[in-house]
Amino acid sequence: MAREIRFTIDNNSGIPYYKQIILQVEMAIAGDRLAAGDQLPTVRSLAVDLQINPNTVAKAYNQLEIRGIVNTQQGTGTFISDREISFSEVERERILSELCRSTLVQAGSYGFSLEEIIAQLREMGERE
Amino acid sequence: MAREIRFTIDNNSGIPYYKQIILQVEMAIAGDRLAAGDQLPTVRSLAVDLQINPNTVAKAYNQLEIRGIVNTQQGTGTFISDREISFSEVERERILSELCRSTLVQAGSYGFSLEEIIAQLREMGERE
Amino acid sequence: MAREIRFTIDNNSGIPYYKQIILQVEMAIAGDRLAAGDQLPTVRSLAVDLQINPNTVAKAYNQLEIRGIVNTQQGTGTFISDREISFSEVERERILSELCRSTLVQAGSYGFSLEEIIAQLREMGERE
Amino acid sequence: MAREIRFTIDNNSGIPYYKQIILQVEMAIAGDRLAAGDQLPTVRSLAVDLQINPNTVAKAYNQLEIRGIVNTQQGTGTFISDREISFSEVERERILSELCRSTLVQAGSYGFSLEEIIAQLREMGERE
DNA sequence: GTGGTCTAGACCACA
DNA sequence: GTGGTCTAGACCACT
Repeated sequence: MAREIRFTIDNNSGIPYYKQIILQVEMAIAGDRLAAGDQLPTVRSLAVDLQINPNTVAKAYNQLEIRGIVNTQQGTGTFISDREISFSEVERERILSELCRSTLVQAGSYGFSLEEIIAQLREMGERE
Repeated sequence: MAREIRFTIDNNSGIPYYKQIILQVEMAIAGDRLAAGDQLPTVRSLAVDLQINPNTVAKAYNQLEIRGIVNTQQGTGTFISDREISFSEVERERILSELCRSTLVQAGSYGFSLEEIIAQLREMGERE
Repeated sequence: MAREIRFTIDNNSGIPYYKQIILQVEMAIAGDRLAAGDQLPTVRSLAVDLQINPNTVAKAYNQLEIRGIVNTQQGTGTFISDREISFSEVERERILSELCRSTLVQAGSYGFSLEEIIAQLREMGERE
Repeated sequence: MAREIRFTIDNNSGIPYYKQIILQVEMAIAGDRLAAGDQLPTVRSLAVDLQINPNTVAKAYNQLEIRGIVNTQQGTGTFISDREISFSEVERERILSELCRSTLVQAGSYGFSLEEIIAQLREMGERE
């Protein structure tokens, strides 16, 4: 059960380090490479690994915790939360709806059609 | 020739306002919804329209001018430059792909399936 | 509409500074001394006021934003969120239930009876 | 004379485990549910019971001993000290008051009314 | 001017 | 050993 993922930092993407870490954890969970109970690397070890400041790692873990994605116990470590990401159906609807709204607004503002978006999503989604 | 595009600002996308404007102009050119000679709204009117700070609009126009994409004529307005600019299909693809990737990652991290997303997009898209 | 609250920091309470700030904002909202749209002091000015590090204030504001309590716009400031703290009824039930559970567990472990708790709550609640 | 109390750990209260144990012992004494000579569970058994690290229990007992509240006899166990300790009614009031204050503030920040809280507490408390 | 990110490093609290 | 808090200060991005 003790899976591990390899983190990487892209210096030039313009995306803040802490957000890159959050994204990688989220993607790992989405892709089943991490699951409830798995331990994340310690703040310090990941910081050394990525050659960044421990505070930056801590910030990422912190935000993951606030979102309920991980569970951190002082003195023990940081773990993927076991709480069935317990969104009520209503909450789930809200999140899905907001996500799609944002996608549509952006797509529209760039001149992409609904079908273009869906085709692209299908292509990317099925490639996994 | 005097085409117009409708600008929109997405508060929650995390993309800075001025970049959203730039992107929308660029994509409109790439999608042939704007062409050389077309006039952009004035800084003031667009600012009022989008309910954002005029400085922000000015910054966007500024950068568009620096990149040679638009042409500001004092006292007359801002126009799409007639200099040949090529927003290649590749660039368009890149943006579409980036948008979809982001949508998928977020969706995945919340446990939404590809089909759920597409269904929701269809529903919202067709309602308009 | 531009109300203001006075922040104070208690050095000896053992409660982290940033949590004290969060609490004060929450209490101010609960007590109607702050409402949607009101601006919080800037990070820097509050830091000077309280004689603490700006990062500490920023951390508090950050967490308030994540919880949806405030709304921060780069370059503009931090404002009380206008989003009707939009918890679905289900979510609301869950929060209330968790809060009461925690209160009861603690009360029980300290030997307080249900009636003692309720009496104390009544006394404190009505004093406001 | 050999009374026993049931310890509980609240994962979400934010109060460190060892402090929760200390508080429960103190409050049991204040509430006359423990008295001089009563034996506490062994470090190991309590740790197993609460599913926490034995070091954490040991730390709690240690601090209780330092404060003169308990008395550890090598090879025999840990007992409530016979030294007169007064957890005055005032102290008890203070803790009750603190607990209620915390509950009220949180409730208020989520928009729950006093009556909602009390109703929920009654419902949950009487179900037990 | 505003907030956001990151660093380097200290000290504390917890298990 | 773990994570949490705070500082002092730099630099960037946005309005």
